[in-house]
Amino acid sequence: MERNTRQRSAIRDALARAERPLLPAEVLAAAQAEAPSLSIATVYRNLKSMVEEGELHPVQLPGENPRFELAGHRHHHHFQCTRCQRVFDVHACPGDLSRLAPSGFTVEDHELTLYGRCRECVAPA
Amino acid sequence: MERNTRQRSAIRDALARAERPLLPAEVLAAAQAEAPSLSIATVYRNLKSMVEEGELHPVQLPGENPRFELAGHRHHHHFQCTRCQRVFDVHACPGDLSRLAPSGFTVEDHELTLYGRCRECVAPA
DNA sequence: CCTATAATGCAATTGCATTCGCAAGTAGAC
DNA sequence: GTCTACTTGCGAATGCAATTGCATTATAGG
Repeated sequence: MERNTRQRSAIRDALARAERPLLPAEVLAAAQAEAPSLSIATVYRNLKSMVEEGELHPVQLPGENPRFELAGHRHHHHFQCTRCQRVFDVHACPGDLSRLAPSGFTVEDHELTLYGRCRECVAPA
Repeated sequence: MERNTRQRSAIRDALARAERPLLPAEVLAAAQAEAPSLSIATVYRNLKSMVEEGELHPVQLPGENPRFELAGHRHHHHFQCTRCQRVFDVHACPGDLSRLAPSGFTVEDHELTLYGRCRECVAPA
């Protein structure tokens, strides 16, 4: 995985345009606008190598399959809309949470997911 | 699923003893102390019905299979040890996080997972 | 422009958690 | 104690995301 193929660019562009973490199936759909013959196997192959190369970050939410977003964001969290299920970035962070852990435990990191209505789903059509 | 079988009690007791969310396989191992012939299919069947009856709550952590804990705890979060992978309850909560969401989004709920070393893994043998 | 070889598309396959079919076992009402 | 519907144990079967084999296509160095 090192050649710059039309498919690979389409995948990268799709993720850049979305500005939110996408599921492999969403990547496929979005990237087919640019590379119509794109197949899901190629999506998986490229997502995998792009993660290995540090170009993408996997995003794991509770009970959800992995989504992917372009690397380069610093520490942040995610918001999942309870209506459309889409996931958005949240660039804020509650900060140090060590104090929440039981005594004797050391905290190294944390993951936070907010749930609610996204801008488009607050007032459903 | 309404009879009080030895297997069902063993599962309930195992979860009560653990005092932390368990994977189906962990439930199986722990409950076999009380019901040696217990099978994984029965564990799944009972976990499912106990969740439906509100006796258990499923616990979903990012990238993990569902774990289960006895219901009755109020709002709380979880801590996963990065060494032993076990999950523990965190009875604290950072509180209202609506302010973290992008403007136009409404927050209804949140999930927080802390990662680090549990008491037993802070100073590995 | 040519060529070697990485990448793709497709369909088949894998891996694995979870569920199901069915014969045998058992809780609990009478 | 008897009876019967609910449960269990077992192995087979599912469901589904992700991966793979292979023939074909296409990138990029020369």
